[in-house]
Amino acid sequence: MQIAQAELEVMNILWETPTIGAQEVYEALGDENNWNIRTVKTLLARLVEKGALKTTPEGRRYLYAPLISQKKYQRTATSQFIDKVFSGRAAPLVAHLADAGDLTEEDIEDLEKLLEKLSGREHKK
Amino acid sequence: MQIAQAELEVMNILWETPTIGAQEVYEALGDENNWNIRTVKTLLARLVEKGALKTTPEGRRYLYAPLISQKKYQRTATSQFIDKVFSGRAAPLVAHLADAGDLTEEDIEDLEKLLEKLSGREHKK
DNA sequence: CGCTATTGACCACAGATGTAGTCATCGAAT
DNA sequence: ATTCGATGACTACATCTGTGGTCAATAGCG
Repeated sequence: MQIAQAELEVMNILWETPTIGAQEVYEALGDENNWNIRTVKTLLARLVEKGALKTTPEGRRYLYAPLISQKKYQRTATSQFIDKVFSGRAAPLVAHLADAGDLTEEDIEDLEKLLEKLSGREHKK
Repeated sequence: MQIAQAELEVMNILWETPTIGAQEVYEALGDENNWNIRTVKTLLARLVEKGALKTTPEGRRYLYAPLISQKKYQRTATSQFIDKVFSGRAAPLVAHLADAGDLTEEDIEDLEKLLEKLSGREHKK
């Protein structure tokens, strides 16, 4: 069950602020894509169809909320991405990040902390 | 100019072994997808159309070779992926990799070296 | 109470994608 | 020469995606 590009942007809104109506999602999307409200509704409908969102009736409308967690999605999306683009090897990806200058100073600090933790504990297997 | 999923698998073959014919690509793909040779040819044709591959006539057939480098592709693909899935922040991605156990000890060492280098030089803006 | 704005349900439609089929041709094997 | 198999050119077709329109019901405004 793939989540398309445009659908993902909707999911991102709902992961951040679950259980809101179509109108709120529309507003939260802002000018970024400048979608018509109907486009947003179509995306919401498709996501419900795909089982990525659930609806709760509230008065005359629906409230939408994710059925799959962002973490879980990120996990599988990352796995697939690495498989397809980096032949399953994670390290080159990271090297790439550095090369591309995609790491901000903040990222680097975060990574340093992360590595401390990683080095600190026994590496599994 | 997006490269679709299936097309990417073809590109991967050609990045590894450039300048081969459709038949060789077909064989290199192996049983993975179990595509018909015509499917492979269609993908090759689309990639040529998209400007991702070029052809050189060789006798009665074409040899195919990448026009864009794997590195360059990985770079843009990674950027886009991080933007879409991790809201543009690279660090959480790495944290994710670590969490998922996708990083080997060797990867972690590489990362440490990498970070040393990064901390050592001035971070660009 | 009638009009308007909103909402979900359903429909539309072009372009991308996955997955091949048809056809004419040409070069090799008989 | 005849046949056969591989090749590129073109065609097909169901889905998925991006993007939005139509319509009927309805809730709230005036």
